[in-house]
Amino acid sequence: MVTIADVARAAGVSPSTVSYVLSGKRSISESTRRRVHHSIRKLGYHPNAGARALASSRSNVLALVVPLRTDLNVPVVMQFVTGTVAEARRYDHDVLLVTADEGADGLHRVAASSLADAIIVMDVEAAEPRVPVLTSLARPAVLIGVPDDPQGLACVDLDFTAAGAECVTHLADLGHRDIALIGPSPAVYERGTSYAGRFLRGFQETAADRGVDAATLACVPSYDGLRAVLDDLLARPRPATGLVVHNEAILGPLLSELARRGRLVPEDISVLAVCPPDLAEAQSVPLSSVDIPATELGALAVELAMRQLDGLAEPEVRLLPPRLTVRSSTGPAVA
Amino acid sequence: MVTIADVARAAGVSPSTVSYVLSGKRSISESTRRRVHHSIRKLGYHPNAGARALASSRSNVLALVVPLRTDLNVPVVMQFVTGTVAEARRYDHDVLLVTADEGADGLHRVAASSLADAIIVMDVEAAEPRVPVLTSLARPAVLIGVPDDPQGLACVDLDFTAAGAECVTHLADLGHRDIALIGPSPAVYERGTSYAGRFLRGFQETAADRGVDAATLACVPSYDGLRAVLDDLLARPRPATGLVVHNEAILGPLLSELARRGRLVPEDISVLAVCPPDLAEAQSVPLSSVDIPATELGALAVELAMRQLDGLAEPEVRLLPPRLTVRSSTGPAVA
DNA sequence: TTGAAAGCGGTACCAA
DNA sequence: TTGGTACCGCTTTCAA
Repeated sequence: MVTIADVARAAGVSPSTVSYVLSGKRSISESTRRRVHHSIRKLGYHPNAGARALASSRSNVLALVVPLRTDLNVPVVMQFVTGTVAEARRYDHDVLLVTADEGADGLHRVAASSLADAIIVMDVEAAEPRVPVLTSLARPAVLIGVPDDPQGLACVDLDFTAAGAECVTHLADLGHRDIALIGPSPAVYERGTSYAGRFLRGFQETAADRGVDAATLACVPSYDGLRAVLDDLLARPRPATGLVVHNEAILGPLLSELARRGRLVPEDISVLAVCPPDLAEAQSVPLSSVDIPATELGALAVELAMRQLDGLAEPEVRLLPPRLTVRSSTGPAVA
Repeated sequence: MVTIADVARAAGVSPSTVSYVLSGKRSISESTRRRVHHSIRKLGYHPNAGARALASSRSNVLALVVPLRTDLNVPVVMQFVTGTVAEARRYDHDVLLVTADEGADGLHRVAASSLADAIIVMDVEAAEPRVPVLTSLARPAVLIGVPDDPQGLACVDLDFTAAGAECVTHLADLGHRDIALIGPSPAVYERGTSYAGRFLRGFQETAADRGVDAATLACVPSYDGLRAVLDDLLARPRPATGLVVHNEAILGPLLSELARRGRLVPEDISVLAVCPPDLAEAQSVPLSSVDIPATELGALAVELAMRQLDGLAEPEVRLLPPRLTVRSSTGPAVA
């Protein structure tokens, strides 16, 4: 293994000089810098991560806690992950994967062993049990999602309340007087998942404001679950003419089931999705949608973590404004 | 921070004794062990990962290289990941996420810096360009997938050749004389993805053996792509009565499109999928399928990596035999 | 069965 | 602008 001493010897300087060339923490003459860099390349030197972590008390690793739940939309989770990894690399950091099933122990482990410098947590609940653990850790933490009481932790998320409102506004503006929200799985609501509740609230409050009749149903992400919801919805005295779907997994089934029942989208019924844009575009009818900017949120989480590590900023709650893209699935309400 | 010296002092022993209690590398009297463990718990001691890695030249971290391609089935990728992480934890290791877009540099980085002890690589191509890099790394590597020339690297995968054969056998045994393979995206074939070609080969060879007429088509994972494939397939003089689908993303659309065209499954046409069981069960018609044991393969990859790290075993190619589960989507061919 | 101490490969302080 | 070196916390050899 090539060490910093090897490089120093080859370049005719001291190890500390090599270290400073690499870190840029003190000024180096141009000629020295060149000689050192040359030796580094020639020898194929890579600083030993463990030694560096030990000496600097910085591992340059971010821990990312990912959920394993099957009722979450996996592609969206993966987008968070890739957004996080890509941005971490831009800051010369790596990402360590911790699964949520390790619970508080996992957080303690990576923090106390100095495996990771900061922790990013996904799938946050309203009454998030990991908040007290994270605050006790003496390491920066960033939540992707907003608990009811963040206790000073940094949070990033889509402004789901505003997103719910925007969905209602869009349909109401198109003249829909009867709308419905097809939400995530009941399990998601039951465990108080942060985004589900906020979206629901924005949806309901705005519906009330606009005087729109709004049904709300959770939906098990399966054909049977969907059929039950549709049976319920369409049998009502004044069935909804506009559907807001906050459940990525049933978008495809919903469209085929509507087709099967002879309902044209958007002529007979409008469908507005909350999902990543690529998913909205891939459906049989390109769906109008409010974007879930998962990649961007992952990157933003890294940014907030880095700021805290650099001591440049206090933790903050950062909500991204929703963006609604009109495609082919929403239109005026039929008279 | 609590160090091993603090624990040693509290327990009235030397640091080396604490270390040996933890590693189990030499025998310790029961009373000493108890005192040490007690102090560890009382002080909340967690060994510093960097120091440990430096002294032992073992980071207890596995690097996992994940693909970012959108033409792969993301849930399956995620199952590999979770299988890997879970098994790694059982060996007291953590998993560092490296994205494939870093290419060979990423591999060098994690290996040369001793960030990771071993590397697991997903999304392997037949002419896998990372094979020479990995062999040059002087660290164990495990491929999830089998390149044409593994050059002595360890590989784990489903036996896709046998899987292709088994699919044909199942349909032929049911009396189908005209079958078709709806495969992955053309892009997957074009880049020579290892599993796609092997499955195709097993499919075609067995069809020839059984004297079955077998069409094979790649399918862009979208509604349009699927419609094009179905148009082609169903317009043929002797349309297939049995479909083998090696493309998770279009299973849902396929079933709804078949329904739209008035074809009953399995009465008019049999559908046999290659996918994880949960996906097969979640369709509108529970699909007969050959399992993709992604979680198991992830775990197996870890196991092979650990064996190599312990010097217990040479790299090997390990292919899991396919398992076909008959559900409701395959039946006898109509006369 | 246990202890003392020499590293592991960097970082950053103190000098020059 | 650069060099010397103590030290980060743990592992492991050598000795007892």
